[in-house]
Amino acid sequence: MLKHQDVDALLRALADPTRRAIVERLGRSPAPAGELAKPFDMSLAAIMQHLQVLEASGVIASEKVGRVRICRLEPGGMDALALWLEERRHPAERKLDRLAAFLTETDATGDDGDD
Amino acid sequence: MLKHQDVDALLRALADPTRRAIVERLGRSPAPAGELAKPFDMSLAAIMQHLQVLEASGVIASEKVGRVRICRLEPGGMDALALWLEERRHPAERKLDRLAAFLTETDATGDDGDD
DNA sequence: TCGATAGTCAAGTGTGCGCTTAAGTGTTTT
DNA sequence: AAAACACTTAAGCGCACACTTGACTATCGA
Repeated sequence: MLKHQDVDALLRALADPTRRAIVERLGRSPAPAGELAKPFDMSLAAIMQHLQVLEASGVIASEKVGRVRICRLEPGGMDALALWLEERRHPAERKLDRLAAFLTETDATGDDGDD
Repeated sequence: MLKHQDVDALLRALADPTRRAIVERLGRSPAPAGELAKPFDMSLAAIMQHLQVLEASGVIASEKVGRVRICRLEPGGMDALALWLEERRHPAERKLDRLAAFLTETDATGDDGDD
């Protein structure tokens, strides 16, 4: 099940341009942390912190091989966000759902479905 | 055309839980700022600032009617984000796209289409 | 074994942002 | 006209977060 907690973590993780750049790099192939750091004018420690945020949100996964940490995109890691987005992008369809429910349950109480 | 500048603004706008709640409320129907503020334990001024961020990112639009500011979801306002997301969720397909382009245009220049 | 490499950990700094209060503007009501 | 209403604007506060430095650990190559 997809919680809005996941969506919050995903949105926060992807709201940073450095982290998005890392995601785009990993979209081409897995890579060690050190190589991910190279394009940025930033310490390795800073990049490691970004990788932690991305991993905690489920966007990437990492695995230590010798002294190297290999990072890769986690398949389906952004699904929760994609689902949330699609639901909010087509709010009108939910109205139709409610209309259909109303038409088939005209004996129900006057509850309009609002929170 | 959809810029990553738009994506940045969208992600930053939606990364806040209060702003996401506003978006969900507007998904049901347009509403004046004052009504949007009611569910929150927060000053009206704070909500207005959130509305500004959402409007600047293109997620919502607003219009002043008398002394009331009516806010509504901007149709397609999240398209740039949805497009960005879908592209990053299926990075493998871009490889196939490039392979297809290579197979059908072997006489073209070496442009790989990145960025 | 020794040095270099790749990453890890902890503590500290600066800044952006979410929020507040308070005063001001324009609009509707009485 | 006066008062109530719905914002609007501006200034300021505090904390989360991006980033740094420096010390430390573990692995690899010579």
